[in-house]
Amino acid sequence: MTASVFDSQLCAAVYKTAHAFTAAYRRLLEPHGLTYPQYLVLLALWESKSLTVKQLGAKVDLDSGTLSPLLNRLETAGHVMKSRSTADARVVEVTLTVCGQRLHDELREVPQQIAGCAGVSRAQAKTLLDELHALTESLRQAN
Amino acid sequence: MTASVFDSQLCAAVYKTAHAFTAAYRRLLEPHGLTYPQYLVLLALWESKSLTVKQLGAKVDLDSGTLSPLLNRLETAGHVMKSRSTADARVVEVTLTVCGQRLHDELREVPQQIAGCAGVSRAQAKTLLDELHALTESLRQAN
DNA sequence: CCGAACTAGATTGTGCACAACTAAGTTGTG
DNA sequence: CACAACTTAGTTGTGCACAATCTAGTTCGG
Repeated sequence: MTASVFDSQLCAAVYKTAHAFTAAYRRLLEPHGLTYPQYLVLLALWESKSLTVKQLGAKVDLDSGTLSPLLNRLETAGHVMKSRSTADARVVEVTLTVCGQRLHDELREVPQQIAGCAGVSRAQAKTLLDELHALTESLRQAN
Repeated sequence: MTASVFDSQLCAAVYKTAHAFTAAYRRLLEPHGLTYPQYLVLLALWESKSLTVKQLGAKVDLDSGTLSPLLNRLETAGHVMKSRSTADARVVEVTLTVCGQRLHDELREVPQQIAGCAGVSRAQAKTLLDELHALTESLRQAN
């Protein structure tokens, strides 16, 4: 295995795993009209009920260029509402609608279903998580 | 750690690592006007000189909907040429131009630089690769 | 030989990723 | 207070991902 092949395989492998994951999610989420990034945003809101756009971006690691249109789609779909903060008019609060809260129940099974598809034990997942976190940190610091 | 958090963290971790990787590549490739998927296509061509669109798609795991416009951009940039096969007029052969071959030399350092950014040993990389391959396979078969 | 089934590639439409920029609002300092 | 610096969201433009569809070309059965 040459150095050239080694690294490109690692990046490509991460790349393909990410696609395989989102494909698995897609199969479960599409019937509800959701994409994986939209699901991530809803996950964050199911925990907190209401978050600013900036807080959401920090949680799901997306910038406003991605988040703004995504939130518009969630709003059009009736899952969230946006409102300007009265305390600071720059801030936009994102809140779940009743419809968006109901999705929490409808999608309650998703995590277990994905875990089943992934077919890894809790311990394996933990190991993998640690390795991926370390790798991500190295890559970010080098940049 | 609840089941809900566990799985979404694994997917999100893979997701973020993939982004961190492409960001690292971007820094190296952008000065040459290339994106990471374009670099992958060139990697395949540097190995084989000439490939059909279908063969390329199989190698880099992209469908024609992604590959067609990507190849058009590589062609506009002068890195590749496309030509209809005479044997089978449905088939399009993609070939490196002299300019595209020259890029191979200009980007010779990239793999080592990325490996440096990633900061993982050969052995760690091997372990991670195996785990990711297994995970990807599980996810694909479940779909 | 003719037409159905199949194949290769391109196209269309939706959504995400991200850099660069803009607009509006807030804050801190002279 | 005035104004520069900063912050929050949104917008624009380019490129990738992918499902669905289309076109042109090939192959195979009758």
